[in-house]
Amino acid sequence: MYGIIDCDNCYVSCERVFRPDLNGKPVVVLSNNDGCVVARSNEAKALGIKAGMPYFKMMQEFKGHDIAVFSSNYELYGELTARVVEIIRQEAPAYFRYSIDECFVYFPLNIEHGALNIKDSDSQLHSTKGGDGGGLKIWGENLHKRIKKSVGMPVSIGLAPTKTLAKLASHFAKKYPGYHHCCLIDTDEKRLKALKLYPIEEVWGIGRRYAARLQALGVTTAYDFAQHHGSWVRATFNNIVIYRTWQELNGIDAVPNEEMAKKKSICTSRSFNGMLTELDDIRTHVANYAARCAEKLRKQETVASIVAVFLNTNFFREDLPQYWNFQEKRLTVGTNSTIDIVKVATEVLHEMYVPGYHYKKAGVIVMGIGPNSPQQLDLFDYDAKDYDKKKRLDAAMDRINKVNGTETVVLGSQQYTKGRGEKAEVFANAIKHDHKSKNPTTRWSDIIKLK
DNA sequence: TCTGGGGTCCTAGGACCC
DNA sequence: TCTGGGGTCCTAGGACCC
Repeated sequence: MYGIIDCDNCYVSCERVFRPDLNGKPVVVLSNNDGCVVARSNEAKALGIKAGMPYFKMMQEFKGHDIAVFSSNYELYGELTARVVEIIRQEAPAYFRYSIDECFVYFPLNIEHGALNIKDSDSQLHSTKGGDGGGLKIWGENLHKRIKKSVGMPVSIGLAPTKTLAKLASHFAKKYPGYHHCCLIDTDEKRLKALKLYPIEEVWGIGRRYAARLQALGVTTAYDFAQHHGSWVRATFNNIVIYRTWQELNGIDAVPNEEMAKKKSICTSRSFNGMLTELDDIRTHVANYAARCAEKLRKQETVASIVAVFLNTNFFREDLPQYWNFQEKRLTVGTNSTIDIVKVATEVLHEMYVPGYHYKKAGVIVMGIGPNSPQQLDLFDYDAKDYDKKKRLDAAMDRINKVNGTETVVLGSQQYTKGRGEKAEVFANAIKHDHKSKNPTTRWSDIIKLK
C-alpha cells in the first residue's frame, strides 16, 4: 500500500502558521519578482483567482476584495515542510519525498480477501478484518492530527495500492470533510466508485495534451480510461508512460519509486526586476546564478562538466525586438568550484550577448554531473595546488554562509554596484518582493516576541 | 509598468563501434 | 536481382510533474 501526504495550499498554509488571523480569509502567494499567483487559499480559489494569474491582473480584477498577498519566502517554506517530512519519517515504515509539498509513504502490506495483512511487525499499524482497512485509516487521521498540532500545517492523505490511486484518494480527502483529511481505497468497490467521480484531466500523469486526446476519444473520467483494454491504450498512444498510468488506475503498481537522490542537471534562473540592456548588469546576475549552481553541486557532492547559459528578452513585449540564445561550454575536468563555474558562465555570456536588446531573463544550467570523488582529472592540465585551494575556499564560504546567513561572503563579481559611493547590493535584493514575510524559524532577528 | 522556476522520462534517429 | 548482425552513445523533441 502507498500513501501520499500532501500539504494543503502549501505556501499559503506556511504563511498562516505565523499569521493565524488570516485563517478563513483569502490569501495568495506570488512567484519571484511578485509576478504571478502561485498559491491560493480556498477562499481565494472561491473568489475565482486562477493559478498562474499575473499579480497586476489580479489586482485589477479583484479590486476592493480584502486579499492578503505574500511574496514567496522559500526559506520559510523549506523549513516548515522539512518539519512535516521529519514527522512522516518517524511515523511511516518507508517514505520518499516527491516535491516540496508532497511525500509518499509505503507500507509492505498485502491485500488478500479484502483484509490487510500486516507483514511489518515494527509498524504501528494493526491488522484489520473485513476489508475496511481501519488500521490504516486511523493511522492517516492520527498523522494529520500530529502534523497539524506540531507544525501547524494542514495535510491531506490518500492511501491506496498504487501511487496514482493514492494521489486520487488524497483529492477526495481534501474535498470532503467527512473523510477527516484521510481517504483510503482498499477495495475494488471503493476504487471503481472513486474512478467514476474523477475527471480524466486530473489524473496524475495525464497532462493537457493527453487529456485532450482522450476526451476526443470519448474518455472523460478515470473510470472510462481504466475500462479500456491495455492493448487499446498501447495501440492508441504507443507510449509506456501513459500505459503505466492505466495499470496503476487498475490497481497494478507500475510507476517506479525512485527518489531522485542526485540531480542530473541543475538550473538557476530568474527574471530580472525590469529589463536590462548593459552587459555589466546582466553579468552580475549570471555570476550569481552560476554561484548558486556551484553551491547546489557541492551540496549534493557532485561536479559538472558542462556549463550552459541562456538569455532572452521579454516575450510579452511585442513592441520590442526579440532575442533568445542558449550556449554551453564543455570542460575537460568536472568542477563544483564557484570561481570556475562563475568564470565559465561569464565567458559564455560574453559570447552570446548582443547589445541593443532589452533583456528580461537569464539562467545558468550545469550538466554532465558526476560524483566529486573519485574524480577524473586532466592528465596534461592539472594544477593540484590550485584545485585544493579552491576546494578549501569553497568549503569556507559554504560554512560562513550557512552559519551567518546566505550571501554573507560572495565573489566580487556577484555584487551589484548601484553607483559611485553607494553600497553594493546582493542577489536576494535584486528580486522584487514587496510583500515578503519574516523568517522566525531561521533568523534570530526575526524571532517572534511574546508579550 | 507589472507575466515564475525548477525538474524527469521516453523515443526516434543518427553516428559510431566491432 | 541480391547487400549482416550485433551493439553504444548522443541529441532533439515531446510529454509529464511540482
